[in-house]
Amino acid sequence: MGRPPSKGRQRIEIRFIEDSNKREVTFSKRKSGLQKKVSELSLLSGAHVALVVFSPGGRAFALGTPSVDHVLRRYSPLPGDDDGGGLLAVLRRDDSDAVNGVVADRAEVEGIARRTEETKARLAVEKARMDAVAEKVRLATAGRRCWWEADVDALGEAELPEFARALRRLRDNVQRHLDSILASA
Amino acid sequence: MGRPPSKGRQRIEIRFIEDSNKREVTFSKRKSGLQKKVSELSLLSGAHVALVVFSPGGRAFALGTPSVDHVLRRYSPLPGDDDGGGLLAVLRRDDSDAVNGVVADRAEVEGIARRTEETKARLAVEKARMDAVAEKVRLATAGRRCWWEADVDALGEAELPEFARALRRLRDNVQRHLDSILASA
DNA sequence: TAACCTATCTTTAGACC
DNA sequence: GGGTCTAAAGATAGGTT
Repeated sequence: MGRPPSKGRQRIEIRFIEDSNKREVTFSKRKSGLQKKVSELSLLSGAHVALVVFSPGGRAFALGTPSVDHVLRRYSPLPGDDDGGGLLAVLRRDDSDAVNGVVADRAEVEGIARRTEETKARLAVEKARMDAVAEKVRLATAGRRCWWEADVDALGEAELPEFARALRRLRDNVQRHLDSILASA
Repeated sequence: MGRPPSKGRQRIEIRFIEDSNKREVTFSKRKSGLQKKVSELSLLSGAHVALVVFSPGGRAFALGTPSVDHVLRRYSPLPGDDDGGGLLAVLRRDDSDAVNGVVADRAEVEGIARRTEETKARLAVEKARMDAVAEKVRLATAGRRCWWEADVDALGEAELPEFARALRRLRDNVQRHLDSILASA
């Protein structure tokens, strides 16, 4: 008869689910949802889509239109490709990977910045920080034909805000230039 | 002042959208949603996921955790690699089933096939265009330490919109990455 | 073009089988 | 593992700017 009323869908944080049971259930539900969305996208727009998923348990699932093989064979990154890249790699809790060195660098620089916060040295720190970012970005863009193919995910948490700021500045420059061209036309 | 009230989300049938404008808009929105879902799935469950999408216009988008290449290599071992098990077989069976579901409407599939040649041509044009822009940008950034110091004024009216678009894409990537880092912090 | 808005539709967290 | 139910969270169609 009267089952206690459900509280309905609850909000959860988008982060690794520690409980393996919940994790499995969520994976299963969301994988299904994803597959449905993929087939809907290809039906609605005629787009070719491939989705490959390895479950936490190592099982593989794949889905593609017109076929996974077809799409994957077609896939070879071109300039202008939008590659979000590996989001997870940087998020590992004990990041003992390449990010570590730069994170240390950043902490060091920030320490200096704090101590000299009210002095003129602040400018120098800012510059050092930018230089560190520049080096990181140089690495992320190495071997790529265009800098906008930068492997954003190779950038650590430290560099990203600075990276984003630089992008904003450049975009504003472009905008200004566009405006002046339009004004003179 | 008073904007006529939105009728809110309307129900639509899941089939090919004839109107190319609506199709583009829907593709764009749903692709974004899909990418978000993919990153959420991998964050929540630690699953490895790869998504490859070719837009109706022939542009490629890809997203993967820990990286597209990583997942795709895992999915289809390079020639010479020994699969060693039924992995590929399982994948292909799954793929066929999925395709069968999607292929249900033969008209849509034929429509897709008809557009294939057209799409290839557009891909080539797109690539040529981006290459031209890339060359201009390379010249504009030559001799500078950081690409964000690019001499925007050296870019012509033709390149700037493309340049701006590339910036926006990169910015969105950065934003997405920042979000996932924040979510895990 | 793409970003924003809002009402509505769709997905899904949690609990139970 | 799969399926059910509920209600709240989230995605998004259509429209405006």
